[in-house]
Amino acid sequence: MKTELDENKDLSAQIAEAIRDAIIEGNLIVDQRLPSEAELCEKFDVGRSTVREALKRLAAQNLIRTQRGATGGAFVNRMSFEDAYDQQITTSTLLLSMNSVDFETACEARYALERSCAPLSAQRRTPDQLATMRAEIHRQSQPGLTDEAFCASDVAFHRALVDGAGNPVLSYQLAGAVEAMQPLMNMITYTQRDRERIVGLHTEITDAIEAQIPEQTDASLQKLAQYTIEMGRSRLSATATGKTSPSE
Amino acid sequence: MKTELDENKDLSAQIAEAIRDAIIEGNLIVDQRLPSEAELCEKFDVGRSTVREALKRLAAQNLIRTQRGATGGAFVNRMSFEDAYDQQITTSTLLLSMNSVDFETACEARYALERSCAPLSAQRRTPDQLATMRAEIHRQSQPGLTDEAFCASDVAFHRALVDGAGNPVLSYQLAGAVEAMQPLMNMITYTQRDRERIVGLHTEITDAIEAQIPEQTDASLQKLAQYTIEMGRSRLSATATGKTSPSE
DNA sequence: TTGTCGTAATTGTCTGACAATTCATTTGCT
DNA sequence: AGCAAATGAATTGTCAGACAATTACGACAA
Repeated sequence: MKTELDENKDLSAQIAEAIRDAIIEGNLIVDQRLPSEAELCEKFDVGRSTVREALKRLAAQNLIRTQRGATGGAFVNRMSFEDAYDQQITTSTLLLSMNSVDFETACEARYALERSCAPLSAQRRTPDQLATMRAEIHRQSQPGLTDEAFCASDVAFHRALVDGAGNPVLSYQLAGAVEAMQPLMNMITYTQRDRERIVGLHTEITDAIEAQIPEQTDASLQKLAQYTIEMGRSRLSATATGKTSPSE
Repeated sequence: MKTELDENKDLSAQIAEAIRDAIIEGNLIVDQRLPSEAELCEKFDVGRSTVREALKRLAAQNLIRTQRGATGGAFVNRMSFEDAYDQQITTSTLLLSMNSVDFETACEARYALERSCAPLSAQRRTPDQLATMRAEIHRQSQPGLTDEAFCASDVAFHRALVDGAGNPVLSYQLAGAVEAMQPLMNMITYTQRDRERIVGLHTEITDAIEAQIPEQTDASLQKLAQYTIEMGRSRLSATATGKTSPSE
């Protein structure tokens, strides 16, 4: 049963695609074992290197995992939320950094998405998530924090906010948007006044979520969005089109 | 300059990761040529197969492209929005189908996200996008349309709505959410009454967007969200936990 | 029963070879 | 000189064969 006699380009890519399609179509189900490399060689009538390169392509997308040994082989992988997070974040980060997406566009997207889960968060947040948010706010108030650490804490705060919606699909989608912004946010130098303002707004948001008032949550988040965009506009306007060396 | 002498597992994965990190860090910039396979062999002190498998992993993530010939080699790829779309859609689709995410959760996420760009769409939609929406509504009204074709048109409608926000980052993020829902939506059998109701709501949304009234757009979209969730609840409740064969 | 050994299956890696492709250079003809 | 064709070199794509590493399983002995 030789399958897939194709034409003129990159056999390993074609084989990978064939198997990927089979997984998407549901012809190969989770944890099912693929044929061994030797069998795939026969089936597609190619050498072993070619089959292996195809399998590595699939492994890179978390579609399969491999195991050595007698009962080993390649198995269809269950796409975990965690794997999907990582992929999303990598892709989003590269997308933003390689296409010189301006701060304002990215920021608008991020806050638009984030606002969509704020009301849900206000309804459903757990005490745990609330505690995380408070803890991050406290960290952000520490004097002597580097800008990078401040940004990292900011991301953690917003992830807790997003996770508060209790919808893993939402969390997954938002992960990319929130994390991918970090490199852009890192380009900003935060003044003491900036930090105070941001911490204040974070507190406002957290208070609203604790009180479970969706409207107030949304309003505070919107204020934060606006402040962030203004901050980006004033800090990044000088270096807008050129390379980014805000040294002098 | 032998780099990366590592320990006990999967050399090709480690090499791929090293190169990927270099790309993310910015040590390798877009369109820059990587060392040839032979050079990488020396640098990492491994065989050519190993290097090639590492490169295929990167190619599978659209991080590099390869070119044959004298001036060929592997080049850092610019992550295009289109590539990112595709990756997002594949990942999201598999994530939903493999983790038995229930219709309601997915639906909630999708409409929450979609509502976040509705106001922007109302402000910025182009005549083109408006026309696309009208055209899809018209298609959806055609009698004799299969459920699948109806769903496909639904997706096209919503993508036009999302694109109307004029923010490519938003469009990219939403692509996954909207497209990944399609298989779930396909499991529903749409009655004539369903279709009329949906077309009606689509028209309401489009009218609001044409009139550029954000509040009305949001309200109509929310009605559609609610109707969709109810529809899913009533149609899919019977087959909730078991396999999905709604044949009889 | 239990522990050890060997065998088979399978993936991971290396080496060497050749094919295909592409560019640069040289050669040859006008 | 100018242009076309042949040549060569560099590089990726593919194949074949070998060996190492890992794992499961059964056979055998204590």
